[in-house]
Amino acid sequence: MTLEEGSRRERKKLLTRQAISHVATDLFLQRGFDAVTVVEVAAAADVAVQTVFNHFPTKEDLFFDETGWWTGPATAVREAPADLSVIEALKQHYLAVIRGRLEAGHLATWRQFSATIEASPALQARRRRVAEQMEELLVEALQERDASLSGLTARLIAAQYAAAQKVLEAELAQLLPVDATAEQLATANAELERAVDEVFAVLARGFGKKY
Amino acid sequence: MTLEEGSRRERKKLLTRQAISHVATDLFLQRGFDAVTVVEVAAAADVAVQTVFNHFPTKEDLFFDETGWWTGPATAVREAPADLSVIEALKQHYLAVIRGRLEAGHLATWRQFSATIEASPALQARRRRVAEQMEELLVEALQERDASLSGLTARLIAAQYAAAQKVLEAELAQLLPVDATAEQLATANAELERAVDEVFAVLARGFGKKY
DNA sequence: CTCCAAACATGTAGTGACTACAAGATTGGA
DNA sequence: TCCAATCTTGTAGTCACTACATGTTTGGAG
Repeated sequence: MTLEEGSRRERKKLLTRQAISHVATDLFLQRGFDAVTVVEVAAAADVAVQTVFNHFPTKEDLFFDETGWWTGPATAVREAPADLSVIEALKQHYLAVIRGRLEAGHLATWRQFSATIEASPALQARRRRVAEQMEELLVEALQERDASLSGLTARLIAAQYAAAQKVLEAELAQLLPVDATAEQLATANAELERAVDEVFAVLARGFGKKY
Repeated sequence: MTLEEGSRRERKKLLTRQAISHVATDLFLQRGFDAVTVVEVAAAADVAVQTVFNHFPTKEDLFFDETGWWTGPATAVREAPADLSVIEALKQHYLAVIRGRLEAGHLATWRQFSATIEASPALQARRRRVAEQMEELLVEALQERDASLSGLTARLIAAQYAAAQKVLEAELAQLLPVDATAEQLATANAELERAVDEVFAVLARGFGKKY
């Protein structure tokens, strides 16, 4: 739903919801998730505390309110052409995601979000949960695409992709220091694509006898 | 530390700690983690609420108080003979763990613990965190065993093992219904070992061009 | 044996997320 | 115009957890 649709009541509701979310995100990024109380958020948004909980079941939901990125891999699999392997489709999807993230405007924002999560145990816990949901959605998509897939194999592919994503996120964070220059960014970009190749190659061909 | 070691003070401290943990575990298994309050635990153990928190930083720690199984994979890698591949060592370790779990006495207990976790969001969150710690320990062990291993590869192996373990746990839970007979247990055992073979084969050789 | 300081247990008072619930205020539609 | 659904609000409470002050036990020094 956007701000143009719906009845006046619905529009107003969406408006206060967005106001709360916006104000909350600002506060969290500025002062850290754990240092901001829900009472403060409510006061800053000029609503009652109850109103906050009417729109967001938990404090964490105030932070993870953006578009559901966790549906990405599942839809990528669903929309992939039939002749493309699932692993390859997932790889392409992941590459697209990080390329979007590395665009000039998005990088700083993403770093800020990332740092805020890293500083808060509660947000880290929530991120783990979201990753698990992403995995479950991926399992469904995989079985929908190929009904002959055993539950075990589907879950294994999904878990492997989740593992790959996690490792690559760590690599990404390491490759991109907070004060990265444009030139560092270029090399980081190249190195990251190499890392993506390496990781997805392991998914396709395994570790072999080496390890 | 055991009950025979240490000064009287240390023995007493350990005693109350164990009393609290024992009472708490009983209550959690009976009535579910979320339905039991810390106040109740303290009352049942006949100590002050503060005393509970003196011994256990969080309520979840009352449940996850057993011997740290999460160090298993790391020590398995550390103690594996040099000529055994890491993947194979981890596979053997996992097999040993589930064989121990399938032994007559342990199975029912494990199922009870498992069901209690499944029924509590808080415990599930904690399990995810513990799995992450296990992964981190495994990364260290891997790099200790082979200093030439890149951080990326080490993290990838650890994440892949964690993924395998997770998938196999799900399979195990599915293969062993609550009211499993002895005969079902035998077939489940066989099927499970097949699943373990399959999953670790993927780690070694990948998904190939099939997926 | 005495006595002190450290370690452990306890009680009180509070914070912060979250729920239940009852009672306004607004709005869509009959 | 007016009712009922919806949204918002305020109050009171629960529960995990912390800070802190006080009481109690214990190991060890003299």
